[in-house]
Amino acid sequence: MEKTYNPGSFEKEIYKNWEEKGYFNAEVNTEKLPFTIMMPPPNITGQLHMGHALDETLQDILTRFMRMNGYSALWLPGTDHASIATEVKIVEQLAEEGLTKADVGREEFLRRAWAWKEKYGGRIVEQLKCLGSSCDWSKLAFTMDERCSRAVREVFVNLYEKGLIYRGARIINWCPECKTALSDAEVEYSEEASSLWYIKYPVKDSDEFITVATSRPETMLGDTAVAVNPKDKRYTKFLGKTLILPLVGKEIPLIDDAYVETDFGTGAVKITPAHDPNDFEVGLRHGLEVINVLGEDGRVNENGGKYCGMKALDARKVIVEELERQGLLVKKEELRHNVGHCYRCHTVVEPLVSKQWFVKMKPLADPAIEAVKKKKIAFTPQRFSKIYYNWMENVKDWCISRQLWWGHRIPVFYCDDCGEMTVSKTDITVCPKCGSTHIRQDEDVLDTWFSSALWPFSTLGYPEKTAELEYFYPTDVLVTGYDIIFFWVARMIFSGLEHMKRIPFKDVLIHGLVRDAQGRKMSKSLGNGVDPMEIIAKYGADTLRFSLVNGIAPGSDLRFSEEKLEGSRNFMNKIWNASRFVLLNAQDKDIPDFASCRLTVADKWILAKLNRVIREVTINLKKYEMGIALAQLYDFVWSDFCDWYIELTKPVLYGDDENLRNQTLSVLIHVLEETLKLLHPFIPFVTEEIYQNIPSHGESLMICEFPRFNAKNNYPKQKADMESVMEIIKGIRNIRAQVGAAPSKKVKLYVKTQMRKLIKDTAVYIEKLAGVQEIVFIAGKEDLTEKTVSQIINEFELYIPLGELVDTDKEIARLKGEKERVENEIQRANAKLSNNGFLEKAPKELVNKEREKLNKFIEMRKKILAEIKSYEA
RNA sequence: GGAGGCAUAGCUCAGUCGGUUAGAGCGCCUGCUUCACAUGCAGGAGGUCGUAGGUUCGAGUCCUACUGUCUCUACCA
Repeated sequence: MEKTYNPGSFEKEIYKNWEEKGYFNAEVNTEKLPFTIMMPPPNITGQLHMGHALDETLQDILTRFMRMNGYSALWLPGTDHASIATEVKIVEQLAEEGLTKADVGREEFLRRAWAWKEKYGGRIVEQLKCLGSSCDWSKLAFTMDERCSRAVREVFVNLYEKGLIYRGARIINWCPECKTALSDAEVEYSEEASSLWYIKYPVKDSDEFITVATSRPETMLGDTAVAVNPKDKRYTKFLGKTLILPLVGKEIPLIDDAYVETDFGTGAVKITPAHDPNDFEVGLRHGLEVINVLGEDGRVNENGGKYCGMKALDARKVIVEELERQGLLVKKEELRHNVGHCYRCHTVVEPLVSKQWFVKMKPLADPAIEAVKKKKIAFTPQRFSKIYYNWMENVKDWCISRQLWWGHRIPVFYCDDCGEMTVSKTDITVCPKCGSTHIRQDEDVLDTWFSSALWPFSTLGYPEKTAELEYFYPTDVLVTGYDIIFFWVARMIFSGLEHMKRIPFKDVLIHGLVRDAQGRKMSKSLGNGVDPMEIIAKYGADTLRFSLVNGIAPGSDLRFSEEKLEGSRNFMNKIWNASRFVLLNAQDKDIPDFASCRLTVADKWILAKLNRVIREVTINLKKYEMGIALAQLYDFVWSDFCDWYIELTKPVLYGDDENLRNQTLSVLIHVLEETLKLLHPFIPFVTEEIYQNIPSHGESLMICEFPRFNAKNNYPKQKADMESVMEIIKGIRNIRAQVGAAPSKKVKLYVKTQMRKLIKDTAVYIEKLAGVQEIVFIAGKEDLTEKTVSQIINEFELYIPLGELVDTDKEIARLKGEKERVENEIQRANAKLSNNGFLEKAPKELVNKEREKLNKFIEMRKKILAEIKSYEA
């Protein structure tokens, strides 16, 4: 083994070996229980980013843990066709050649898209492998592969036949850049500076005006009413009157609707049903005409009269100028308001009325809410269920058609001759009604999330009742960030319930966002993103995984920094070197079976600590507390195993009792092996590499059984004894540091105690670890003639002759400090114990503990006081 | 407008069922090239747990209000 941890030299090799051995593949096996995780499919356009790295690492930890626990653990990977995102890429690619979609046509466009997918879609798969992901690549899925496409068609047709999918003209969000409809979830709002224009609308046959306030003057071309609140007295006298729409000259009614707020603007709102979702609703209530004035290219259309062809913003300028000329513009105010943007290209979206396909949500949402309310599905942390309810309870119908080419084409066919519309699972070429062959398939494709919603069962073969679907569905846990609860989690839940009649997963583990060192979101525009692949190249995958997981709490964001990486790397190096220590010492030795070893008090102590950490890690992993589990392992490895146990074994390993030495080596190897198993789900590469260096190792750590807690290994007596000895060692070190004794200076130690056997048994440890030359038992301080420094550790009184290093004044000051501390404790304990409420209501155990503590401190005070007296004498 | 999170050491954060003397990493100070590791070892300093009330024998932990801060959601034109 090399002297320092060097992940570059083994990670690739190890992964290749695991893959070749087929360890990742999960089979239907009735002897075993299934454990299933569906990987949230990354976009084929995407490169691995820190968010993925965290998400995948958490899934890998759970999968490896359950696999080692004997489950048939399936982690099913896949990629998403990412309709809009990919289409944008292909359009860009065409643009570079001076071409447009229209130039090449649908067929060629799709050919290019598939070619693009073949070329780049695998990139992220390779990156996932570098991270160590133990997913079953033999089941790699793609949202547009045959399996998934069949499921999409099945679901579409079923929903249509149940009346849950319909086609209609509704107001939708339109991205003028992507030239497609978007669902509500695909619009992102951000506050922007804008203006509020106050415009006079003349009242017909009078010289009065109603002034309306609007942030979008250009849409006035499509106004079909002005609305006021029915309770607004200012306008009561105008109700029922007709207004003249300026510039257009059209007559429009003044209506009343409770939606209008009296205290914003003028209390009068122009109603443009075609370009505002609220106005659309008002229009429906009042039977208003819907006039589209903005086209899908973001320009004013033929309904806009002379403004036709202008871009919306240009039209706004011209219209405002003209209103001003006509004296109809009252004023312009600054206004900050939220503007919707396309989540893919960030263009401002235009609400407009358009004929689209929708999923009726209410009947699907209700059971999906029930499933979470009845705890069939549990969110971790729980609070995210509130976010889920909030959305589900207010969800509107889902616009699923997109005016794109890359995606699942809507399985609806129109007959050009008789106009018949056929919704079909398979392509049709003949009209079932008139027999015509003039059949056209709907031009549009489905929202990407329509296919992702089916992911937990489409990947397992649905609609066929495959053995895999039967065995692995419902899945166990879905791991994802809170940013896609609406997009994806919610939709999988209602889809699973609707089509499988069963929940898609039992648990949803929500993790936070990976932020930069300053706590900012990593983003392309800020340029503060960190490429996981660069980190892997520099530090190794284990270090990256460790940095992302150590100490995190479910649902909370985490900061990612170079310092953290270095700390993690140092931990890898620590494990590496601890292992090197064990293995170098064990070389060419005749190591006895661990089971046959006679254990020392130090051995039992580390085994007890190991047993404890086994329990903690297991419990925490089952609670999805990966951060706590790993932090506990870190502490165990660094503090217990390295700082203490390895140091404790040194006098034995370098001593001359060969038998004892070999037994100790056996314990060291045992603890190391168990520790590697515990760590393996978190940092698979370095643990496997070390494991392969252990003599008589098994085939692979991946297929080892995860360590099990065993109450027999708690050794409470030896654990407490050893901890006392450790306290003694720390106490001596403390004194040495305080008086400034050189590390090379060996000291004599006088001990007064009832527990001489323990000290005798552990003398080698005290000598080696505290720089003690000789231990002498005394009956009392009066036996001492030398000048000493003392330390009271529980039932041990320690005296160290330090000659000229002893500064009596300093000693007295130190002891007085000790005295004060102990007296504070006595006071605290006394206060508690003289409180009747505490004595009566607190658990007996606690009261007893407090009493013991009090006695201990009183005892200590007595000794300290005696010490002080002896110095002052 | 609605909902939620967070506030603990200089910094970043843990703190599980309300119950030891409130912890870690980094940083800081002191000393160590001790035969696994200076990517290290030993010792140390550093806290009124945001503020004010309340519940309780007991509150960092539960409740209420407030302050600060972040996020989601809605879209009053």
